Amino acid sequence: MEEPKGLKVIAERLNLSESTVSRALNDYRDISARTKARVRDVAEELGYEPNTHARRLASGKSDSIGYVLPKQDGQLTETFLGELMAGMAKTLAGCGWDLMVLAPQSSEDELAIFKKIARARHVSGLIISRPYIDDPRFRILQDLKIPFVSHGRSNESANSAWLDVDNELAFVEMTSYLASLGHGRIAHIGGAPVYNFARQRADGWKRGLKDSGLKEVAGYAESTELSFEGGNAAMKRLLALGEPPTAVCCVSDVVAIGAMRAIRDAGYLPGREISLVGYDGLEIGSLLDPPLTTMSQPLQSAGSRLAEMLITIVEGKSMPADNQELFRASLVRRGTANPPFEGVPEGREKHRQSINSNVGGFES
Amino acid sequence: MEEPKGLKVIAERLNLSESTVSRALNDYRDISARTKARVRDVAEELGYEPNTHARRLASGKSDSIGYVLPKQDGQLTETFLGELMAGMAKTLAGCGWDLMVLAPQSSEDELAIFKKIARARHVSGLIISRPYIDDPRFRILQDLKIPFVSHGRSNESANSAWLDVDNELAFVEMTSYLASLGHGRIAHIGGAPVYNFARQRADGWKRGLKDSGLKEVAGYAESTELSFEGGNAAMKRLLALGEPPTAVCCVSDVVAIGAMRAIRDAGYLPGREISLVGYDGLEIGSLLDPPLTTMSQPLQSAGSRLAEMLITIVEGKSMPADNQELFRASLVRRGTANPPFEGVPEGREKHRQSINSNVGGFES
DNA sequence: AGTTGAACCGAAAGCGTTTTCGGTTGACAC
DNA sequence: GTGTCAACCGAAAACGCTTTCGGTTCAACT
Repeated sequence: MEEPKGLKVIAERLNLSESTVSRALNDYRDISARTKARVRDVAEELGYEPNTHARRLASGKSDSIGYVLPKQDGQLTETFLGELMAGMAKTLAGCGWDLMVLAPQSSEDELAIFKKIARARHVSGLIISRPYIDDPRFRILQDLKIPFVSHGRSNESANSAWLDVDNELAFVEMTSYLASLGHGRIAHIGGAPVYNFARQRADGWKRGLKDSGLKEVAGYAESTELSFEGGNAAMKRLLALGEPPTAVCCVSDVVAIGAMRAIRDAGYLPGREISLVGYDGLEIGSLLDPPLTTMSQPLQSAGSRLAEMLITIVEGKSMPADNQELFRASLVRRGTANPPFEGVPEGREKHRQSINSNVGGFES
Repeated sequence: MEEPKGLKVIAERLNLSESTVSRALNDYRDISARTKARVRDVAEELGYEPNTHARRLASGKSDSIGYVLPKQDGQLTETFLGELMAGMAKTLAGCGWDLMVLAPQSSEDELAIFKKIARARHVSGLIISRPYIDDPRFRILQDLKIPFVSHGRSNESANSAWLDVDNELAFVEMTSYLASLGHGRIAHIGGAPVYNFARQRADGWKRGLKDSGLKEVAGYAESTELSFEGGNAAMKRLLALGEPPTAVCCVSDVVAIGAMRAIRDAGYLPGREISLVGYDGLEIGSLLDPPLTTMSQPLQSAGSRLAEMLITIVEGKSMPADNQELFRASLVRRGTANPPFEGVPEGREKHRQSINSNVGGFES
């Protein structure tokens, strides 16, 4: 049963040459429609599937791209990775392309991977994620002439392709929303200032304050790592200020949830004494008590779009700089953003008691 | 600067033939150590990187495997996907292998992908995940002679390679733990009974009951989808029973969190009137109030191990049936599992008031 | 009748490796 | 001096496809 596969058998069956069969299958226009049909029929019948390696070797194209996983500082528990990669894989599969996963261990490792790709060329483009404000990868990839698109912008991304969410606008809206509710003392818990998205969000907060005629209070610009503990610690620092904020913009839902914990532990209720808005639109936020108000970004399509952009670039159909797209986040109103609390002390006291009688507490 | 690459230049530089260079680099033992060293030096110096496609075409091996993403029923927000894939990619990269992502849209699509792989052979093995109790993929892949290992067992997996967590044991432990705290009425909120892990966990719960000398009360075996809403609805049904349980084993943390919500909404406190244990070890559980007791499974190494197993199988170094490994989950004690509540009514009343005064509520 | 030019198709040269099969050395034994 | 056996290396044939370059045919214009 070891029937030889390949173009050859199709060619013999039809008394055609292999080259004709190849061109017929690839829809060259110097093959007659009739021949194409005959070839396709036989190919179908035999269940022919071209040998990927041979095709790639002969054509010099690799029909595949790589996705560089974010470097692992700690755990890689991004909830959106699945959807993002599914989006990429789907659109790529639609064009017959493959998606490879690259998991650099360190910056040096990442560089080594880039260099190897530049030589071996077994993937023809890369998607990178979570860029730094000043991210050397942009220049490196350009120097190595590896086509790429980044998920997120950077200082170095002016001439390269990217897809990003308008983080700044999102935080302007978030801040203005809190201001419109009547808040005058709005703080910000941001992320590590190496990441560009963290800077963008901080900038948005500042602009939002200005747009609403508010001033930036000293100590209101917190910064922390993107974790529960980070948000918790930052919120504690804000609460320790002489005049704590009445509302806080958080760089992520995870940070916001940590902050909620700190608010609770201080005897306040998130959304009452202190309003809170997160970012990411995590489903879990809706389960909290009270449910977390947040900004959600379109993820389902992002992966798909990233892949599309990279393909057109690799195929030379468009320039990197012409592939820059800004998505927009949208406010999800839930329970943690409300008008400032006009304190009826008893309510607060009652709550404090209830909290203290709870079983368990915060584990850091 | 368009220097021609390839074995050729190395061969010319050393006055050797291409074949000798190739064998030297691949460490054939009919090449003298001296020659090998010379070849390696020049290769290093020139930054030689073999052409993957040519190599794969000539050798007939593909040095790459595919990971089949779970089919998307709803959102693909598994938090572990990132770590799992990172684990795979790392160990694969260590052997010079590639990891490709496959995202089937439907069962038919998945079958088409399998068939294509069986012909084109451009990946030499697959890792599949989240198998059903009766999962046709096992037989299909065996028929197509595609090497694979599954993340999770199935009824069909007796002769194939798999890596799984001992779900049953985990739920036996979970149940026994609750029993040892003094609970006599322990319920279970399980997942859709098509998934094998859901069945294993349900079985574990039943065995745990028996081991502790408890009986399975009618209506205590709930089943729902793996979401907040699912857990919430299931818990509501349990609460509506004539004699509600005092403790509940939940198939996942997400379901448990939904259940907590229902418990709260009914005026009880999770971990006091009703104890609760989840499964997955999600970090967010530790941030809840009270923090969620759960079982955590080792994920960091699972991806890595899956890849290792598949490689040895693909290379014919071991049989699929000899690659079956069971990991073990471990209990993470936090705040939601405690001895049964000896009700002091006032505490409960006070809590109910506090809840009702909260801003916001549960969004379904 | 000669020219032009589509429209189709075949021959053949790659693409950059791997791998088989001999062939050439030199050492060592008889 | 013949034979033998390692130890090394080169020639050449794959691997299965793409793509260039002509070549043939036939219709349609001059």
